[in-house]
Amino acid sequence: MVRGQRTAETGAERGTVPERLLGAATRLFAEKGFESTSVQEVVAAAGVTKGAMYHYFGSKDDLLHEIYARVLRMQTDHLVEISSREEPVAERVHAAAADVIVTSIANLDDTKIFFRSMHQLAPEKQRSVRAERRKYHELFRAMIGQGQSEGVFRDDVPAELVVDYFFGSVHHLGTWYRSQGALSGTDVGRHFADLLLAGLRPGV
Amino acid sequence: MVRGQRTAETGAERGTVPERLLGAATRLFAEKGFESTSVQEVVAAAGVTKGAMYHYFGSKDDLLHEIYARVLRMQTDHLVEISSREEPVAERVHAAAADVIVTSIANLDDTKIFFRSMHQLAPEKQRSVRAERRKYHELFRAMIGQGQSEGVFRDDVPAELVVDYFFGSVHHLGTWYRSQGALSGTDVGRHFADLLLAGLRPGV
Amino acid sequence: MVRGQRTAETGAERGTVPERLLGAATRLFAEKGFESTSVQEVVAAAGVTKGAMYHYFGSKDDLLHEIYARVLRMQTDHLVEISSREEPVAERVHAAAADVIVTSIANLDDTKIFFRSMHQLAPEKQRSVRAERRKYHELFRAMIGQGQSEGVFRDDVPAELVVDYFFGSVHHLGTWYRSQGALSGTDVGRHFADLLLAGLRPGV
Amino acid sequence: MVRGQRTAETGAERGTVPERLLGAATRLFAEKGFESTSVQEVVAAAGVTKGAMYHYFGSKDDLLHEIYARVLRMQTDHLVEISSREEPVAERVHAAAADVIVTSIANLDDTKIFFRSMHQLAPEKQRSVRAERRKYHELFRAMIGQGQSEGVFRDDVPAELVVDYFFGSVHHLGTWYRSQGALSGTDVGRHFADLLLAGLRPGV
DNA sequence: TATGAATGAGGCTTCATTCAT
DNA sequence: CATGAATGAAGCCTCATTCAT
Repeated sequence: MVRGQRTAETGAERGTVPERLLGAATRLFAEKGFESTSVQEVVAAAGVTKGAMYHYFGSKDDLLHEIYARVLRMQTDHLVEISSREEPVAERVHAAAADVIVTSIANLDDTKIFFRSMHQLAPEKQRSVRAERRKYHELFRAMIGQGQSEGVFRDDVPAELVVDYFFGSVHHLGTWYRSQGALSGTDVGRHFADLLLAGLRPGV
Repeated sequence: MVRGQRTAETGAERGTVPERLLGAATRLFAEKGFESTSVQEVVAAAGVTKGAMYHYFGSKDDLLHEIYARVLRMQTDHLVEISSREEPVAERVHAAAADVIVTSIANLDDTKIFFRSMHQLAPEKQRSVRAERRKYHELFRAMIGQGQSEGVFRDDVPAELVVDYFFGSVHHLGTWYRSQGALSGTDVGRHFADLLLAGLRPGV
Repeated sequence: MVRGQRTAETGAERGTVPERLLGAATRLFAEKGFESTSVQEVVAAAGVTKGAMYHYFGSKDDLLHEIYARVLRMQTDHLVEISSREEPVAERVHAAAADVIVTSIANLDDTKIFFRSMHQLAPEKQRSVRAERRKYHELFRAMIGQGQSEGVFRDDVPAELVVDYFFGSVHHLGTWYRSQGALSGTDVGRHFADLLLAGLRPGV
Repeated sequence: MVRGQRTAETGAERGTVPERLLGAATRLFAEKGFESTSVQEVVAAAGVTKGAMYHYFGSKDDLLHEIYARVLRMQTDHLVEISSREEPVAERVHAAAADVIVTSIANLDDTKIFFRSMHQLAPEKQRSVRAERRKYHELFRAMIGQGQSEGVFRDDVPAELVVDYFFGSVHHLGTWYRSQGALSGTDVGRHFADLLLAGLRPGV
């Protein structure tokens, strides 16, 4: 009955209980979808009991929310740093676009879950995630807008729409990207950022 | 207890039973997700009994599969027609890109369901949908490839990746597009096709 | 797997499914209390599956509510009949008081449940039961009031309070009455009605 | 992390830990019922941790038992004092009847719990409470019996039954009495004692 | 064709209690 | 004395599907 927090009885026993739970949940939600993964499966994969899970997370929903918060935090931090660099706006947009692709691929499970299961969140948690996401979106849009004001980017397409256009490719990564494929995350990031920037060059 | 198939007892009673079921299912799956919608809710919304549903569809899964088949059929038909036009490849790609956006917006519920719930389909049905989808994808990729061979498009980005890049924006439409917004489906289609084509112009 | 609705595989298999469920629930709720009786125990005692129970009753709460409705209906019917008789008010009050005791003893399980578990009902159902109960209460109070107006009953005690006073003994029956005891329901009814009526005689 | 037993960090922090626990439990059990109140809620309301509760009380059941013991002790003390007064038996019965009403109203939460949740107690504790209750009951019955022997009370109703009759009104108080109402505990006590005594006057 | 009662497995969550610290 | 993480059993309920009529 001894169950230390760091023993390695099964392969899953690494880190603290909440960490193990989040890890297992991320893997399973990405693999089978949130609704098709039972709490039982999550706790089994984490090598923990159901009671322990409900000690740390209020609900299955909470687990999902926590996964979202983690990704959002990281990506927003990156964007804040990039957008405040002392560089021409085109370079910052290119860096930001490449970064969101690279980090999304590095955390592909989170990305899959993010776009596939957000609508399953309880309304109030959904609102909080959306608000956080909007902040990210807004920072990106502002850079596009600046480029348009400076005449570096074409301005016949609303900046808002450019963001929706580009974030589709982020959204989509989970559908097609395979880590065993020929392209690394950095490759994809560079190509996609190139396609975006080229698309934004002022017209013929 | 007599209940004709075409009477109009409730607002939901339009069309044949299978049509009503597909309509109700589409609306509900888009609104609440496939897993969170019960068969009971679907048949109630369609003004039909459970027995009737199982008479026409083998399972809940079948309903989802049928919805997919419907969209895929339509979009593939469009693409076949466009790609076989006697026009410069750049124009055909532009038309195809705009068309997939326009039809996806016109059938936004189907689009939401398509990208959000495909992983819930039974494996064998999932394979059949993917195969069909690959055909569409392939047709599109071939046009890009042709443009690259002709020197009309840049060729430093794999054609395959261009398709993955662009189809992200289709995927994403269900997340942000609102029919009450300022932009019509045609507007968005044109803008997105423009951004794609500009992105494909051979390098500086 | 054959399970007819009227076969007698176990002792519990008599009557329709809802009847069997209500019967089992009444017995168990009275014996162990509502909160301490599991749905599993109820369906097992009724010889039915959980699914069947939820086909007929929306929740465990509903089962309780249905039991209440049954008793209330019966007792209100009785009171309506008695209070409309062409008899002196004192006789009608005596008859009503004796009747509520007799019927409460005849349905002692319902009586126990009624007073012990009503507060466990969902608020809205609780309101509906209380409203129904108030009607009964009101009819009784009106008879007391009439007796006071006619000078047949003392009027130094509010009629309302007399009802609260007397219904305590009904409430209490489930706590002490045992059917194996010396007194029949009719005996108790007569004695209690006598005590009430004597208590109401105009003062010394 | 230092948390003194008598500091006033929250409103709930009054008295010793066991007192606070009993106070919180009484309030909550009366409000929501014993089974519907979790130990977690009790300790939270008392501003104490679970470990602390299990330090002072062996179980949740113990808490309930302690509440019972408290009321019983007080009411028995009162009755012993009253029944041993040097007064005519009718006056003593009147005083005892009024007193049990007054003290039950003064401790309405305990009264509610007493009659509503006793059946949830573990069997052996239930027996101990019942035995104590029987003593009270017996003292009261003896006074009635004495009055009947002396010819002061009617004797066509068993003394035992008179007690069951009257204690119903005590039982019932928790159901209808509201402290904001027009009647004080003393008012109700007087009225109920009057009704009882009048009911006991020797027959016409 | 269509009904709707019934199944039975499984889902999420709660909770009293224990125990190492 | 006191903590609070963890247990494990049990609770209520949902649901896709079947089948006798």
